[in-house]
Order: sequence, then structure tokens, then C-alpha cells
Amino acid sequence: MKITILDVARHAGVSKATVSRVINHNPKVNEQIKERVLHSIKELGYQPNAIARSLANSRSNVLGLILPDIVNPYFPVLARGIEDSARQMGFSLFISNTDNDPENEQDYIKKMYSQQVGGIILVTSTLDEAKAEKLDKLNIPIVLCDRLIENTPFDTVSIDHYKAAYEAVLYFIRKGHKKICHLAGPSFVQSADMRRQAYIDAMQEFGLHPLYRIGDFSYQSGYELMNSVLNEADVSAVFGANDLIALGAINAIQEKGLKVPDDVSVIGCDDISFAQMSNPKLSSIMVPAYEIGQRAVELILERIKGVRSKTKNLILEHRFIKRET
Amino acid sequence: MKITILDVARHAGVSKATVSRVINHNPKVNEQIKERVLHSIKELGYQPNAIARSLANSRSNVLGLILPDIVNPYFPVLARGIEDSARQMGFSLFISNTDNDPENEQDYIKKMYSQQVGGIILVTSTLDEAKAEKLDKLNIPIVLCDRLIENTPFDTVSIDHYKAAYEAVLYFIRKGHKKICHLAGPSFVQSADMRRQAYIDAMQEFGLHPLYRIGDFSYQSGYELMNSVLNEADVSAVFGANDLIALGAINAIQEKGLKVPDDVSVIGCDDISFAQMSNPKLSSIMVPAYEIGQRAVELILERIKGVRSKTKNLILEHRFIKRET
DNA sequence: GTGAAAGCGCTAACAC
DNA sequence: GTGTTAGCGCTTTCAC
Repeated sequence: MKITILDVARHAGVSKATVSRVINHNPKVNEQIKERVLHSIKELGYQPNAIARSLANSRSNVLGLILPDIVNPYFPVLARGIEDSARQMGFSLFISNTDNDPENEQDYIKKMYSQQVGGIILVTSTLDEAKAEKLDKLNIPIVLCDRLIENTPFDTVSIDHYKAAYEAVLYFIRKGHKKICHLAGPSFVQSADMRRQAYIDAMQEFGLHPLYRIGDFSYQSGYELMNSVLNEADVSAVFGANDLIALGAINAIQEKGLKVPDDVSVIGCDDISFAQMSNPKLSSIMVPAYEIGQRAVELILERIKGVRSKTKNLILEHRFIKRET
Repeated sequence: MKITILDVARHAGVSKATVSRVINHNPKVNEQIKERVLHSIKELGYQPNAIARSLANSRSNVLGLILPDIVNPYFPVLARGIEDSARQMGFSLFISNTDNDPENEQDYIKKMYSQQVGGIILVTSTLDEAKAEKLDKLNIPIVLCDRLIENTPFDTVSIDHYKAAYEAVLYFIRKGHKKICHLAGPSFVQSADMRRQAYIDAMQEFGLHPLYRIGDFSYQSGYELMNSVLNEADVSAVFGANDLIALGAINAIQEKGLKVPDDVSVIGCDDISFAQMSNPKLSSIMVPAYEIGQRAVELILERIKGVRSKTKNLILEHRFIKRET
């Protein structure tokens, strides 16, 4: 029923090999014959079977993306950057959500491996050196996005989380704030951890007392942590580990009858699209998610093509965006 | 280098066929032997090659998801519903964004076809009867989500967009609103079109004058359309075709110095997570995106397994959620 | 129950 | 330049 390369070959009066050469743009095919083959392909509506090609090549034109949760508004942008680039390079994309569960992560990696994906883009928080070593043995290109793991042989694309957070806190300090609190993300997430560390360092450097809570990157946790903080202390500025937390915090602040930014200033992180839609509009640290995705694909492709073997660690620029909070 | 079924067979002292039977849970394998094979699989760390299996079976354990844009906050939830269900059933998921471009859509369908996906879940706005017919000939299970196309043989999962919109307008009317406007989505999107039609019908039924603008489902377009409306008319209520539009509209309303909901009431649609994070909190029509995704996978699997051949059109329940706007 | 062998659709030597 | 052929790793008759 389905049209195969053999059908095309017969139709064009050539061998499968020739058709294969045409498909793969092998230059040494007679122009005449090439035309004939192309014609047959059109006429028959032939569509090469990607699965068969993958098997024959032992590698596929597919990339895998493994991230915590596509519902978190930071990730769709990353995913689009990846998908757009991947597509441009002729790759399809697998996607899967780990919910930060190491088991899911391992599971997905295995699955993708068995699908012979050309490479995997991983946003992980649960990978440790031991697992990384095993992963490396799979001998499949891996790029870590956004959250880096020390001492791994993998390429990475990220921003300087420490610096970004430090700058945010510094901004507050320069504005004269003394009572600055930080609502952090999970400590097992490297980026959250670095932001928290930067916050602590900055505070201490200026002789200020760090005050932070650890949450889970959600709006709800931002809301709850902020309430907890407000019940115990007087605060004039809060730095949220991401925008959702910051937005939740604002909600809590306002519910207490305080004004943002008059009574309490807020800065988030990621600059998700809702930062500019919120009311008041959220000040945030812009993380170039889309570009991170693009660069990740670039790195993977360099590996696939074998044009580079040295590990590359890309750090992209963030940018503090002052809005209303 | 890689461990194949043959390695396992040799290690266990059996044939490839037997190993294959074990992998596929074929019951007629001697328990003893089965144990032996299982042991070898563990010991060698064997991972069946999904590509080879797909080729041999001429079908893969992969589903395809084609949607307009994962960055639109409605879709990640749908995607999660699909991914979670797919995973549970042992399927992986391809994902791709069309930006509502028919060419992209066709392109992706072809790609997925050539990847021998087991089925495709499609959120389309550009499919017409002619294309649908061609698609149907591919002989691959397709489920249309959210946006339906008349007279297609495909399974569908959606809500009753017309009814949902009608209820929203009715709600306004019962509250005594007369000057109700509608900020619609693109007319080539079936769901947007139905919502707009429902708006018009409801207004006319109550002797009110319809006033609407057509946009593109974005925050920006909601903002601009609302400005355009406010410049021309006096309005006390606005129904946005989705939450982004509604949020943009609120921004425009407030910029004009009007209060929401005191001067102008607003209802959105989709109930994206930000509806409850916005300030004021957005009233919206809840669309069960996650469940739509789950059901779509169910329908696909029924087709794959061949347990059903009759077209099924699922209509899930929406729910009006009154919040602050 | 188990194995041998053909074949899924394609690619890549290797000959000619 | 082009065709022949041997796989890629697995499933699935078909004998035994």
C-alpha cells in the first residue's frame, strides 16, 4: 500500500541505490536520471520512511527535549526556541516532562536513547556526577540548559544566575533598601541555589541580614512564603527566584493592605510574558529563554556533525528590566 | 558497541525469536527460559531499539502533537494532558508549532507520517474538507482538538464553544448590561468564530446591538482592540475570546482611567493559570484543556488498537468562573 | 515452546 | 555514475 523506495526505483527504471542517492542529494547522479527520479517521486507521492533511514544510519533526525514542566511559563519559550531551530535543521522534536523526578528523567532518557535520538536537550535538577557519567557512556550528545551540573562533560547553555541575582539585590541596596528578603526556588535546583547564594552574599557584603524562604517556583509558594515573611518581619523589598513567585508575593503583599511598589518593591526573574501583563507590571530579570533554546540546538548539531569535541559552556546575557514593581 | 537482541540471545543461550517473545510479553515462553532471558537483559543492560521495532511492526510507539504555538498559555496544559496520558500508555510524543500556517501544518503532518507515528493530535485552524480528505487517506489515526472541522471523518474533542460564549454574554445581559462588546479571535479559527457567532446571536436575541472587533488571541491585540472600541463607544462589559485578549483589554480600560469591574466588566475564556493571578482576578470560562488532552489520547489509542471504527465527537463541559472582573 | 529465516525500507560499501 | 548486495535490529510466519 505504502510507496517505498523500490516503487520509485521501478517507476523511474533505476535501482534503489540511485533513488537513495537522489534523496540524499548525493552529487554524483546524472542530471537526467535525477530529474527522472524526482519526477517519479512527485508522481507517486513518495515520502521516505524516516524510521527505515534511521535504522540504516543508526541515527535519527530527531532531538529530545526533557524539561521539568511545560506548564511553567518559562519553558514554552525555551521549547519554541528549540523547536524552531531544530525544525530549521530538519530535526523533529520529542518532548517530555519530568516534574523534577529523577526517575522520570532516567526513564525518558532511556526511551529517547532507544529511539536513537540524535541528541538530548536536558533541563535537569536531579542529575549528579554519578548519573552524568553513566549518561555520558550512552555516547549521545547532550546539552544541559539553564541548570548546570558541576564537573560534567556535557555542553551547557545558561545565564550567569549568580550574577543576575546579585545585580537584582544590588539594585535594591542602591535604592536604599535595607530589609530585602528573597523567596527562593527549590535548593536542589542549581539555578535557584545560585540565586539564593548570590542574595546571601550580596546582603552580607553590605552588612545586611539575609532573610529568605525556600519554595517551589510556583505562584502559590510565592504567595505563602510572602505571607510567612510578612508575619514575622518588616520588609521593603523582595527578590523572587522567578516571576511566578514574585507574582504570588505581590498578591500576598497587597492582601495585607500594603502597596507595591510604594511599601514593598518586587523583582522577579525570567521575564515571562506575564511579567508585562501583570498589574502592576513586574520588574524582572530577563532570561533569554528562546535564544538559550536556539543555542542548545546549535551545540547539539556541532556534536552530531562531529565538528567539535571540546566541551562548550555558553553563558548568555541576562538583563534587568525595570517596570512598575 | 550497542547491545542488540542477538547479544541477549547468545548470552541466554536462546534464539533472537525467544528474546523477542519475552520482550513482547508473549505468554508462550517457558518460565525458566523467560527468567534466563530476563536475567541476561538485566545483566547486559539491554535496551530494545525502538526504531528497529517500529520498522518491523510498521508502526511506532510515538504520537504526534501539532498545535499553533506552545507559548500561548492555553496549550501547555493541553500538551501536558496529552504527554501524561501518552506516557502512561507507553507512547512518546513529538511536538511542533504551526503558528497557524497551513504550510507548516502540512509539512509537520508529512514529517510525522514519515516517522510512522501511531497517531496525530491536531489543533488546526487551517484544515478544510479537501485537505482533510487527503489526510484521511494517510490512514493514520487523527484526533482534532479544540477546533473542529465540519464534515471530517476524524475524531474530535472539544467544548461547546458556542454555548460557552452564549452563556457568558447571557450572564452580562442578566446583570443588566446593555453595552457589551466582544473582542474576537481570528475568524479562520473555528472556536473563535463560534464564540463570535454566539455573541452576535445572544445580543440580537435580546435586542441589543452587537459590537465586536477581530484580533489574534494575543494580549497585544486585546489591548489594541479595546482601545479602538473605547474610542468609539461607551461600553460596560467586554467578553474576550480568550484570556489573553481579556487581560489586554483590562489594561487598556484601566489606562483610560476606568475601573474594572466598576465601570467595565470583563470575562475571558480558557481560564489559563494567569486568570487567577491577574489583578483584578479575571473571570473566565474554564476550558478543561488537560482533560481534552487526555481524552484525545484515549481516542487515538482506541483507533490504534482498532477497538472502534466509528467517528467519535467528544464535547467536554466548560464552566463559567466568576472572579473579580 | 523454540529456532531458522525472511523481511520491514533504507543506506553504504563494493563492483562494474 | 549506477547497480548489487549486505546489513541496521527487530518481529513474525513457519517448521519442528
